[in-house]
Amino acid sequence: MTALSINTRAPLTRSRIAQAALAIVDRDGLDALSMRRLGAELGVEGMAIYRHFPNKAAVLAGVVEVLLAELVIPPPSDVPWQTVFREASRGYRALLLRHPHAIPLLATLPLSDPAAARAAGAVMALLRAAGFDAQSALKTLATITSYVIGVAQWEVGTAPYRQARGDAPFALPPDADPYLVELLPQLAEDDCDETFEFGLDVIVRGLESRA
Amino acid sequence: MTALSINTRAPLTRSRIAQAALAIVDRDGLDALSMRRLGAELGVEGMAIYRHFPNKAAVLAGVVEVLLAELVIPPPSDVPWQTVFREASRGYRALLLRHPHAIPLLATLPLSDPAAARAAGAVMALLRAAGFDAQSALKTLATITSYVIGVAQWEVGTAPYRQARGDAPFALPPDADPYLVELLPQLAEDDCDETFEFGLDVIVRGLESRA
DNA sequence: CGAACCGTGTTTACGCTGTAAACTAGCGGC
DNA sequence: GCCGCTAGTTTACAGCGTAAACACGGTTCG
Repeated sequence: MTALSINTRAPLTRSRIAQAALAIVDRDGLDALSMRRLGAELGVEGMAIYRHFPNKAAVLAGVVEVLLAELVIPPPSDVPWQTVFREASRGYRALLLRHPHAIPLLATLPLSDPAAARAAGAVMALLRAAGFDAQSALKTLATITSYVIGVAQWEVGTAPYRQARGDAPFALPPDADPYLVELLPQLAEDDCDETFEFGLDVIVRGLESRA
Repeated sequence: MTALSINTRAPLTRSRIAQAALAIVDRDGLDALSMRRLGAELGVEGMAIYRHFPNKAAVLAGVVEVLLAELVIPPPSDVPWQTVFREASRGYRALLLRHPHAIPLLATLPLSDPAAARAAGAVMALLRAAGFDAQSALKTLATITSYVIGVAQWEVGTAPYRQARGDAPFALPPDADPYLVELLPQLAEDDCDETFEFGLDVIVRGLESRA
C-alpha cells in the first residue's frame, strides 16, 4: 500500500520540522521552542526529532535556513546599485519584522552558516558588479547587515511593536532625557519606517561620498 | 562586633551579585550563567540570590547596568561633534568587545531599561548641542547604536575572535562566493578595526551630507 | 511464505534549569 | 531574655536537552 492509510500521519522530514519550529517561534517566541513542544506541534513525541537533527542547535540552524530562503537578492543588472542596495536592505528588514521573535537567531549568525554565506555571496556579487573592489564590498556588506539587524532589534523594542504584542506600555525611567520622554513613547509604525530610511540614506550617501 | 568575624563571608549585595554574574558570563558564556552557579561563585546557595533580585531576568538587567556603567559619554563641549561621535562609538565598540559573550544582552536591550535610557540621553544631549533637532538626534542615535552593536556581533563571529576563543577554524560552505572564501578566513584583528572604521566613516559622512 | 533487517517513532531515565515554599540561624531593639 | 526580622538554606516541582533501550511497520532476501 503506497498511499497513506487513514491513521498514518504525514512523515517527518527535515523541512517539515524546521517549518513547524519556525511556526512555534513566530507564534510563541524563541523560548517557547522546546523539543517536546516541537514534537507536539508535529503530532509526535519530542525524541522523534533526533532521527532528523542531531540536536536542538541543528533545528535552529534549520529555522535560519527556512528564513533566509525567504530572502531574494536580485542578480546584478544595469539598474543603479543604489536602487538595488536600498531594495535589498528593505527586503531584509521586512523579513526580520515578519519574524520578530527570530531576530536573535539571525543576529548572531556567523557567515560560516551555509544559508548566510549564500545570501552574503549574492550581495558581494551585486556590489562588485557595481564597481566595488572585493575589500570594500565585504566591508559594505558588514556595515549594511549590521545596520539592518541592529535597527530591527531596536524597532521591536520600541512602542509600535510592544503595542502590537500587547506588552506593557512604554515606560521610561523618571530621570530620562526629556526629548526621549517626549519622542519615544509616541513613536508610530511610520516613524520606524522613517527611522530606517534615515539610516539607510545616511549609509548610501556615505558610500557614494567615498567612491 | 562590627568587624566581620573570621567565618563570616562578605555580605551579598546587588552589586556584588551583578559583578559575579558578569564574571561568569565573561569567563564561560551566557548559557553558563545559572542561579546555582552564580550562588557557587559567591560562596552561597543559589536561592539566596532571590533575596536581592526577583528573578533571573533582573539579574541580567543588573549585568547590563554594570556594563553600561563602563560606558562614559563625554558632556557637550566645543570639540567638533564628529570627533566626539567617533570617539563615543569606538568606546561602545570597545566595551562590547571586552565582553563578547554579553553582546546579546545589550543587543536586545529596550530603551525602557534605565541604564540604556541614561546612555541614550547623554548621546541625545551631545547631538542636540551640535545642532541636530530632536527627531534627527533620535534617528541618529538609533542608527549608530544599531551599527555598533551589529558590527560587534559580526566581528565576534569572524575569524580573529573565533581563533582567540579556540573555536573551530573558519569553514565556509564549499559553494560560497569566491571572494568571501578568499577574504573572510584570513581576516585579522586589524581588519576588523578597519571594517568598523569604514562603516563609521560612511555614517559620519552620510550625516554631514544631510545637514 | 517466513525471517531478518532497518528506519522511524516511543519510552524511560538522568542531570540540569528557574523558582515557590517552608525552614533556620543570628542580629537589633525592647 | 525574648521577639521579630532578615539573610541564607533546604526541599520540592515542573520543565528542559538528550542518551539509551525498546517497539513496530515495510522492505528485502532466502
